[in-house]
Amino acid sequence: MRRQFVRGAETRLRIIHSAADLFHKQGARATSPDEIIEASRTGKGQFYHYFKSKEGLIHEVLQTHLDEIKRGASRVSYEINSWKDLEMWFDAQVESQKSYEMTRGCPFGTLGNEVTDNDELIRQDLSLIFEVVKNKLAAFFVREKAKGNLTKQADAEVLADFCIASMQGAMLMGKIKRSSQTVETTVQEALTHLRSYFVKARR
Amino acid sequence: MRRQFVRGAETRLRIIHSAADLFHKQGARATSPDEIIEASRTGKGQFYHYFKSKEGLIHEVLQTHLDEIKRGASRVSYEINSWKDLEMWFDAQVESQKSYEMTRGCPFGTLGNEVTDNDELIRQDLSLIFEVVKNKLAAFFVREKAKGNLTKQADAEVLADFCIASMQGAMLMGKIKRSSQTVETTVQEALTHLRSYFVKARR
Amino acid sequence: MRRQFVRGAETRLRIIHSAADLFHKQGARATSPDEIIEASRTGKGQFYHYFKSKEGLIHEVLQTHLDEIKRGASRVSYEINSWKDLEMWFDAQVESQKSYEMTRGCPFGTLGNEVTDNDELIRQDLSLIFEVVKNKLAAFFVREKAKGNLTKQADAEVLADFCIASMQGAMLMGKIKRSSQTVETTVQEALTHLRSYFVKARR
Amino acid sequence: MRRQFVRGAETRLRIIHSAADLFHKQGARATSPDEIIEASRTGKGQFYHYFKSKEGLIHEVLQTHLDEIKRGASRVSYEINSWKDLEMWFDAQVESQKSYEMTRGCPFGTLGNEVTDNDELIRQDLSLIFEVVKNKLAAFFVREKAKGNLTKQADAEVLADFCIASMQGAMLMGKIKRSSQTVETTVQEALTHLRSYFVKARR
DNA sequence: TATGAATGAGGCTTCATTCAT
DNA sequence: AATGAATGAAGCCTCATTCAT
Repeated sequence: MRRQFVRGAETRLRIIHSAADLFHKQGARATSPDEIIEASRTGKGQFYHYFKSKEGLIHEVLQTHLDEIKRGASRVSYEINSWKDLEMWFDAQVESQKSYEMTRGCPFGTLGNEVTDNDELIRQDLSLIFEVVKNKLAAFFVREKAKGNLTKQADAEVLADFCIASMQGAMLMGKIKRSSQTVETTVQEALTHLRSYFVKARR
Repeated sequence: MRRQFVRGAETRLRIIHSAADLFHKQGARATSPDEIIEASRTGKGQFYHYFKSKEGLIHEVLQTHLDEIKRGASRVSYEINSWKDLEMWFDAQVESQKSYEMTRGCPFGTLGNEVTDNDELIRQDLSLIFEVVKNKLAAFFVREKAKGNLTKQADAEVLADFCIASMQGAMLMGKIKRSSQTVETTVQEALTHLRSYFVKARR
Repeated sequence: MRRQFVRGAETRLRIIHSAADLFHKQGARATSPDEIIEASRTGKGQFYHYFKSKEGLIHEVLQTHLDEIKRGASRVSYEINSWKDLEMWFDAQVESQKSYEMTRGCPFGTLGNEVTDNDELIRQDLSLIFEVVKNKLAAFFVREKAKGNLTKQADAEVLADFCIASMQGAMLMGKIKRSSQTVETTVQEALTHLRSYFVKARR
Repeated sequence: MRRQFVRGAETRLRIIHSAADLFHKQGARATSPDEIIEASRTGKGQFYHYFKSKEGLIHEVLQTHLDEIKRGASRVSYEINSWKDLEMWFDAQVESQKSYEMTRGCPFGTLGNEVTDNDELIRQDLSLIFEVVKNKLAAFFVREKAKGNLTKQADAEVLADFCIASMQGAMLMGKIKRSSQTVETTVQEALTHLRSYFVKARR
């Protein structure tokens, strides 16, 4: 790792991380380049040196998130190999939200909510992220089914989508209410539902 | 001679309805007073004559929504008196979303996702709306339980929150994916879960 | 003339006149909205209230010029009814340039020289202005020819274009050299050439 | 071992040529160092290594042009030794303009048009270029006069200036109209005028 | 009630230049 | 010789709001 490489890369990452945090906190629309520049302690020029536009930065923030998910480097672990892991997947998100005192929702949901017809690129980035997450969840259900642990009615993809949607809705409600209660009960209901596909008899 | 009053009221309503539509379409942050003024065919002065600020307008738009919900005048019916009604509650929201070709989410979720620390008033408005909706849904579950149609484990408020959260999450995912598929399967899973509290034997 | 009408129109005209002067002095590219705003003693908002963009303002400045030419209200008179008038047409332009101490060229030529592929609208505006001027000059030559004052070889449109082009070239060279000498000798040559089509014998 | 020198010189020339082309196409004001850097496939550092500023580059571009004119290495030949050569001088410029589909004017006129009080250095460069061209044209007229081929009234310098000005005006009008017609007729008129000083009888 | 003129802060982006490696 | 990171001023434009008629 050469010094030269680091010099630029550091600034770029600082911008990405500051932006990711601000986007999570208040959405991309409410976050101005100036605010990101200040938070990342850079100059205006650097912003546009590393990113071709604010939209380009959002894109790269999402790429970074996606990369972390794929590499298993994100705060929430998306590698689900047991029911315990699945519970932890839900739980980690609730805990993350709580750590922000329920003032934030899911970083992806927050950005996804803002997309309009003019943000097609961003929409696709988000769609891809959710696709990857869904696949990770679905893979677990597929494996469980193969093991005979799930009933015939259980559709792995449908269940994966249900996990994501209920988590998204729960976090959104948590943010609006500034309370973790609904989030927690909703997650419990979701888990209860998922367990209903579980074949106890076979054990 | 109410003419004068009526004319004014009309302008005010035109602004509210135009604003409601634009907020639903693109969020409040992305909607400028100018855009609302143009859509409602008014002048700038009228905007600030009827509403003290953009935030004030958002507030009144939400009051109008709340009023419609309470009066049972909204597109989605919140009066749930049967399992059929509950299914229709879910379905009406899916259909509404489809009518916009999956480019919009829930009008309340959309606004709720945007709130930050500076929008406390709006957050409370939304919180109230969801509280009212929750109460309407919970009332149904309470009644069903009283009738002995729900198992002991069923908690009316928890189930009501679950309905709202899963619907919110489903619509958000539908908007991001521009597809109704996930929305529909998630709604089905939610309904399946709710039905699991139903005591068939007692019938 | 109502007060209300005047209130806005005055500002709008002040902006147009300030802009016209700055464009003439340094070109449109080198003139920022801020500079125009300051020169016209207005606020930023007014600029974009009256004009949809800087390009839109350039367009309106040119429309104003065109209007003045058509109405015969411009500094240079384009109504040519005699050789004397034609001489005055050349002369007025030279004098105008001298009044700026040879630091400016023709306002239209200055803008025309700046146009690129992205300024098609402006290019067409300028093209139209020169077309109108050409028609006024050509009309004179046509009439002279009808009177038998011009030789058969004289083509009214060609001569009109020659007048404009030589005047444009002269003013551009005058601006570059900061000297009126070339302008004056070139105008003399042009006039000499034009007179060569004059049929003295017929008089 | 000139290799190193040559490599550097190459970069420098690449920058000059890219800049010359962009200045011709869109003027110097509309051309940013970044654009030149990209077109010449160099880095930012090289730009300011070889040229102290953008203005310095414009200066060197003009020096290069001047040098080419002096060395007879430019696209348009400025060595006029016969009426045929003079016709070709006009014609070469028309053809050059046509080769750009009438989207460009004269490279010197384009830059000259942009000069303001802050560009005194550039103005002088251009003034010098036109002086050199004028001298080359005037030298021809002087020789013709010495040969007795021109009438007494013919003033070599005046005629040279007339050539330049009419050519400049013609090219400017050609660019504005995106048509070669006016350019061609104007050049014809100019030549007709010049020939009128020619003493046929003496031949 | 209604219109739209006026204001200035701020949003996104480009520019010209300098600096460090 | 070469690269590109860093800087901050400025350019064009939109925003939310207030004021005058």
